[in-house]
Amino acid sequence: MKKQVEDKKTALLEAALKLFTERGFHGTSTAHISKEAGVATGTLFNYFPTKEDLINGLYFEVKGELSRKMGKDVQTQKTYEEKLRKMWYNLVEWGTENQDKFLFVGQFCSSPYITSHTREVVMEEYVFFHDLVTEGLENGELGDYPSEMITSMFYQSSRTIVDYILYSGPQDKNEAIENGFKIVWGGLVKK
Amino acid sequence: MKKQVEDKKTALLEAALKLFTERGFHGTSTAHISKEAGVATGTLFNYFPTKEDLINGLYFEVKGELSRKMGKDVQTQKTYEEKLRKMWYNLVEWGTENQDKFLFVGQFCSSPYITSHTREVVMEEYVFFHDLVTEGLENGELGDYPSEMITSMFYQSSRTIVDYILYSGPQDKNEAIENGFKIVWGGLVKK
DNA sequence: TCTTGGGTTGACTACTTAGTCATTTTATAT
DNA sequence: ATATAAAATGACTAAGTAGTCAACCCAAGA
Repeated sequence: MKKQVEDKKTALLEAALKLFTERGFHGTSTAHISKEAGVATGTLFNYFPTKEDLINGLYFEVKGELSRKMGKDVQTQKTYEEKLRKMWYNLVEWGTENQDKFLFVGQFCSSPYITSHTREVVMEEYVFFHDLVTEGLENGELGDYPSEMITSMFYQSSRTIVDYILYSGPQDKNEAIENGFKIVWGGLVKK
Repeated sequence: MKKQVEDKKTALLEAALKLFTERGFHGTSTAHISKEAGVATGTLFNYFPTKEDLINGLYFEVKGELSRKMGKDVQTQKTYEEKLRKMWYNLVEWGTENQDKFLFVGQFCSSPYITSHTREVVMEEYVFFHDLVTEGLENGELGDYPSEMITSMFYQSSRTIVDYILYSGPQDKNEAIENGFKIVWGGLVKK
């Protein structure tokens, strides 16, 4: 029975992802989510005791996936610039290929429905990113800016480029990604 | 009696601004807004026929204020870099000094509650920004990137720095603004 | 003083919401 | 086949929701 259980839970999370990004948290009723997922209202509350638990579960899943994809093959790159470029491509490609999840993270990263506990647990998965920036500062590859400023600028810039690719009509996606990286690297690198 | 009319309308917009940023659009009831504004439920619907009209009115007001502040004293600067720097300071200072409005714009700029009509009318106020970027591309000050990419990166980076200043604990605000500009200018300038 | 009329009020309605729970269905073990 | 318990159901409830409207208030002019 384990398989079906996971099926329904996954269906609920997918339905919630779609509807939350389209209509917001309060704009989406639990009845709507369960209908979209093809289950009964009561079933939703078997898996997620409250609506808030559902959105926190979803945030946890999506952010976890992003952190795993973000760090993929980064450490095997030869130069520091190559490491950052790899991470940049991972971020932007994930965003453009997972539009729903990308929008969801953007809408809910600073929303009051995500509890501070969820936020903290998720944050722990991004330590490697902060470490990479610290490494760049210590070996003089990056300019003398606070590490928090660098991580924010890098991450938010990747979001800007994803938005640009998704909404600025058809164009060469790889060129847009590479141009975005040139801008960010040009801004952060030690001169 | 005109004065009182404006008082109530302003009170409603201010209450809505505060509550929308705290609890979202659907999370904030019209009863809650009117109570916060100190008026009766019915009064809200005298000024804004529907709840959607209220949020569109608010978006229009706030974005209008931002566009006016953004362009202030920009054209009187001598060099192109000084013009961009002036605009950067205007943006970041407005954001840090008007936290509610800053958060509101961030939350609702891509939300479905803002009608395409409101969006279009607001967009017209930002033509001068696009013109300034085009000027920079034509006279070779900026790198060869699509103008839409440049405007997005510039604007979103200013939002990133405002966030950084608001949430990364106490630090020298002017230093943070200047560091942010160094990063952005370093990334966008022609090399 | 009395009338006029726009601004204001809040009880009200028809509808939607998150969450419950007695009942039914389903999968497995014997 | 039968027994067992976990999983699924959807009608239900109590608490909101956006928006309405008949009644009320009050400043200004006659």
